[in-house]
Amino acid sequence: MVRAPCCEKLGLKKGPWTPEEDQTLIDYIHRHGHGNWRQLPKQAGLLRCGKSCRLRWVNYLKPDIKRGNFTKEEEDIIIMLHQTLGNKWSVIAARLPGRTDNEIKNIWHTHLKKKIKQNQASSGTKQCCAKLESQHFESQPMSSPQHSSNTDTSVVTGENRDFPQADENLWSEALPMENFSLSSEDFTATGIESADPRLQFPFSPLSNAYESMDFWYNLIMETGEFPEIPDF
DNA sequence: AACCTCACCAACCGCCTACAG
DNA sequence: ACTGTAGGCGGTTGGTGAGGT
Repeated sequence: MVRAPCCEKLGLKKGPWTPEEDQTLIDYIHRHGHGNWRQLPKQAGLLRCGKSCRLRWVNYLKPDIKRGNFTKEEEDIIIMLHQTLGNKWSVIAARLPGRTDNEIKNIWHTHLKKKIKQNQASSGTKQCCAKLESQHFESQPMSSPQHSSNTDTSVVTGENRDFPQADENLWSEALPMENFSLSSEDFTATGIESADPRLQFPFSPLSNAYESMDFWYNLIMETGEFPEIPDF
């Protein structure tokens, strides 16, 4: 099969987007939706290829994009998911509303990979969880956070959550990757599986990131292990 | 002050998949 | 069933700024 060229190279602009281009794209999408991406730049009067427009919109201009630093919880989720899913950035991004696959990919390559390397030589998960429990969990029992929408920005910022406050280095110390996996027997032995329907299929496309964050947090607290994440 | 190195991240590229015709 | 197109994904690149020498 002969591939169609992604875009007509001649006459189309490349490189960083200007604020004017951004505004043009935003205005057009607000009025008409994006429709056909390849037609969009022509119709909107942009000298960009459709792919570039889509990328700019998806990764930067979409109103629900969350900017700013990743929270500890977000980083932990990325690390745990990556351990099982590998470089499935879009799947990982789907668990973190407001975060894009590109952003997650970047944070992985620039921060998390290093963090894991650094922590491979440090103490194991059980030690960490014991530390967490002894220092925080018993004195600050966690209540079930109320949530209803994955568009709530507190989902990813951690605002208004009842997580016990961990030490600055606690979670980063908790991440020697070889200690993450929980055998299926161990998982079953926790008894959690039958207690909550969410837990039987924690990463189904139907469960949102907020639920998943709660799920993982609770599971780690209950088992003292980072569990193996099942495929779906 | 000038230069160098490194980290960060937006954007591009090429490939794959889904789907319409 | 086959072909072509569009959308989406992951890998990679290159511009920029911060920090160090």
